[in-house]
Amino acid sequence: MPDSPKNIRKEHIVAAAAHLFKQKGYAASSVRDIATALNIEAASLYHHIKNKEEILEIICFSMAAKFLNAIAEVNDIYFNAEEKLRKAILHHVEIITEDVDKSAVFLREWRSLPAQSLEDFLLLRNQYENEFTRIVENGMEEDVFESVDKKFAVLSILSSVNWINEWYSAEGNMQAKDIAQKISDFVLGGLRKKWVTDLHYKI
Amino acid sequence: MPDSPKNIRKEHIVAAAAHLFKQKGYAASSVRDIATALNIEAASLYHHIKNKEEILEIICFSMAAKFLNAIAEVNDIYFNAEEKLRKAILHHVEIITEDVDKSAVFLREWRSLPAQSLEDFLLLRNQYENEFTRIVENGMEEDVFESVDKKFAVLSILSSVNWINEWYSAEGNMQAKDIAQKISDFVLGGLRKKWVTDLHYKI
DNA sequence: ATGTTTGTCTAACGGTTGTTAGGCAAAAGT
DNA sequence: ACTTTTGCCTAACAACCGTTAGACAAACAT
Repeated sequence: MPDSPKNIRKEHIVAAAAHLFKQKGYAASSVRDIATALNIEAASLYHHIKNKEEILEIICFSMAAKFLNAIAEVNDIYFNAEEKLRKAILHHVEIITEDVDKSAVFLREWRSLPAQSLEDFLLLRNQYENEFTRIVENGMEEDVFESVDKKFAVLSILSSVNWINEWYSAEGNMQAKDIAQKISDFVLGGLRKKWVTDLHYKI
Repeated sequence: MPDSPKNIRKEHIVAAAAHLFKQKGYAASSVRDIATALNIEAASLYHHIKNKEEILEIICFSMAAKFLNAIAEVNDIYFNAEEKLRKAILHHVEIITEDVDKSAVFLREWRSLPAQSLEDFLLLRNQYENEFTRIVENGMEEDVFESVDKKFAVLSILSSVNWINEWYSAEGNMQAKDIAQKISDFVLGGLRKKWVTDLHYKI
């Protein structure tokens, strides 16, 4: 069912739309633009989708699910706070680099969601942010992170990883793993207590 | 001349437009929306502005000028790299909190600029980023910053300070100074070499 | 007092928007 | 072989878009 030819076609439509939405924004991309990208007429799209808003909803909520699944997994499997944070950052970077178009829509275009969807979406987004905050809290309890302002730390981390979407290109020779490590090093350099650092260096 | 009644009216129009552009985005905000916010008819706007695009250009380029002036001043006055970075972050935060509407447009809606303006805009944006990079380089030369990947450090810093625009509200009790300090502390904790930190703590 | 500038108005334009109705050929199901 | 479903098409819709033309009253300058 999820891979039926009908759904494959729909996925093509969503992908083409995401590509346009990233370039010109949701509001500036017309239904005719999307159709043209697929070499069909605008009216033909309505055999597959309910309306333009549905496309935006599919993109935003499928991406939200990816991010939430990834961080739930991290919290289930790993125990050490630093390890958790590094894995969470890695998964986040992987999701973004895997599909920069949909990621861009998830990050920027959710504002155009209809009122009800917008509300649901923001709840999910908050949930994800809270999972990150919990990891930072863990680290402070374990006494391996500085007790900095949690909110600022989490917002700084998330803004840094999200910014990747602005400059990352699949043609470049940087892989998600490399990017995640550089960001983690930078971020953890700021979070990790000095004596922990010293231990690492001296042992 | 710059404060003539004509320009004051134009500034009101630009401010009302910025407020709408932040909420709904440039493309989704109609000229009629802007006029309604000012209690006039759409056609009346054209006595003050050339077209809709001109409003976007005014906002984007006036904000770019503010940012560039601020960092030029920092590079002129201060010498110590850490001091420079702290002041640059402070000014950046001040400019954003001073006018969240125009800042949001500067940060998000520049994509809708007409081709020629877009080109000019991106040059200015790169120039600003380069000034930040120079400060980080200075810090490395002075040996007070870790020799991390410059590009990542600067992008992380800028994305963190820009993200303020997403959650800052003038009604909250946080001032630009407080925000800038927390971000600087977090960022510098990651940049500053450990022995410098130790000196600070031990003297 | 007279002429000019300023800021708004109404009305209208050509073009684009998202969406629907209905038809038609190819493919799939029986 | 016949029926149904699928995926597209053309044509059209009402609404809205940015923008222009031209009128008119108030404010200002002389």
